[in-house]
Amino acid sequence: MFKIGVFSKINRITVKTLRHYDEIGLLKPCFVDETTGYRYYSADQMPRLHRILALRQIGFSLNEIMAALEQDIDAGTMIKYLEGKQAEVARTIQSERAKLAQIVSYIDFLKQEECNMSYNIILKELPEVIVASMRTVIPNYDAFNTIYPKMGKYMMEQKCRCAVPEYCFTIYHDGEYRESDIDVEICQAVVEAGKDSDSVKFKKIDGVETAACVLHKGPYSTIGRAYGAAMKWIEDNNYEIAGPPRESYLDGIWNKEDPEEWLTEVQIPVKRVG
Amino acid sequence: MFKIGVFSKINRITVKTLRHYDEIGLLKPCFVDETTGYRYYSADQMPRLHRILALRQIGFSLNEIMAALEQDIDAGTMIKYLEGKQAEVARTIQSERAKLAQIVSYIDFLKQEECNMSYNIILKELPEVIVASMRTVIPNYDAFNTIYPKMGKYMMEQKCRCAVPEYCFTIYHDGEYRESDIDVEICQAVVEAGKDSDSVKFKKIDGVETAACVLHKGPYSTIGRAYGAAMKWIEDNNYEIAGPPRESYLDGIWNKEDPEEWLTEVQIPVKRVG
DNA sequence: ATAAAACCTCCCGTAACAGGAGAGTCAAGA
DNA sequence: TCTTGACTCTCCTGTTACGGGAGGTTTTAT
Repeated sequence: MFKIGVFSKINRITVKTLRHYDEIGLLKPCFVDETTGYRYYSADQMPRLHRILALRQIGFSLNEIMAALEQDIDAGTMIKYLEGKQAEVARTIQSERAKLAQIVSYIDFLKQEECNMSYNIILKELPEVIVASMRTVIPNYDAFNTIYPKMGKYMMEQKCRCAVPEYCFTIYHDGEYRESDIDVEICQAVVEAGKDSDSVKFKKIDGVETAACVLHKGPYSTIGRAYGAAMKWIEDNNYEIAGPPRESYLDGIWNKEDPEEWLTEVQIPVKRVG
Repeated sequence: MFKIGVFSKINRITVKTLRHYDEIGLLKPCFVDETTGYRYYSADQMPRLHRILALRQIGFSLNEIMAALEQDIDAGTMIKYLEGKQAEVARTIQSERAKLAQIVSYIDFLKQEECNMSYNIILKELPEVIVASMRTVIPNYDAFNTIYPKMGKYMMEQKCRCAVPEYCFTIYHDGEYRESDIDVEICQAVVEAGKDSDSVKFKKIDGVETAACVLHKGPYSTIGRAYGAAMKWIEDNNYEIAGPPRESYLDGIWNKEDPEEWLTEVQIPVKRVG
């Protein structure tokens, strides 16, 4: 019979931990002095404690250990438990590796782009939305100034209600960057589909599981930098482009005078490669 | 200006999280209605939020993010932070990989040893101790019955005080398993060094950083199984033996009649290989 | 006008203990 | 035998990053 301090030293485990295991019923002392409350342990309990520590080292939570020791589980069941945990640990490694890649990419980015930390790439899910859309080939980027108002006017006429939150974006359907004759689809999220016109169509746009997103602050002329940062990130982190990119307009000419204040989010659907 | 719900949808983050970030001062709404307490956010805050989410995705804690955003940190400092985190994540991956190896080894073990889960290998540190020791070559294992009492007698005469917790063990100095002419050193932890005799020497035994330990319950005749389990574990988990193994005696002939009740811990110093 | 949705502020719970306060217990030396 | 210091006990709080829910107010839509 050992007092808790000695037992803790023998097993190289803290007294706090032993008390905790007592409290949750994982390892009860073999005898407790009723008057003093002192806990006494015996060597007989060491195999159980050893098993507990082994499972803990493997990554089982105390609850899982409880479950595994509660009933005398047979080897088959134990193997099931272990395989479950194995998958879990494998997932953890995956995600940690992804983090590592992101960190490396970030460091790299900071080292080459001189001291500006303005681009932060994050992964998000894009929800499914119903939109009013217009797909056309425009001669150059200035043409946006004519087609957006056109769609806006039609929607107004149709008393079309925009979704909340507002989600207004352009999908670039070209596989590559172009300066002219750009195949774009301008979209505005709406509450429900309306009546199609020749140019304006209502449609459901599927959600995107994972998109690499980056905010761009400033005029559209420099938005290429945001794409550049995103593309580098995608490469560095072992993703690949899985759909046409979108530009979501958050602040622009309609509410901010100064182009330096404009805010656009570039959203690129991606999937992990390999 | 967006109300919290809309802002949360735009950024795909929960309202709870936004409130939490407000509370800890990580991201304050740009305006709070004093009478209603309603929080209002603006698009201007999205770059900061994006940065927060990017760092969170990388594995930074909120406190670390606070520190990194508090003062406008320059790229150099940020790189330091990132490199620190990189090392941390690398360590995590290491330890997760170790877990994976342990799980695989455990599954393997359960599959071949028919349904007994009696050996659980754990890693511990062994403390530095002062011991009374006797190193001799004994003809066979029965000889322990003569040498242990001999050392005990000398210690008694010297009024030597044993350490608490009791730690009595044998170190096997042979590089391999032997049935006869075994080079052993029997040790008993003591409070302080005493006077050496011809056979009994007092010495300090260095701590061991990592030892693979396994409990064996039952007579000594079957202790080979514990060694077997431990050796397999060591191989499977990419460790190698880094010193002579010890057997620590917990319960034995002196306090338990039935050999089935005896308890011994095999402790094998190891280090990670590679 | 009324009801539903959105918002607010608490407060509790999570996992596995660590730290510490305040009080009782034990063993050894004087 | 007394004392002193080491050991032990039971609370209570804190850790991380929120989630869940109660109970109450405000906004919005019908």
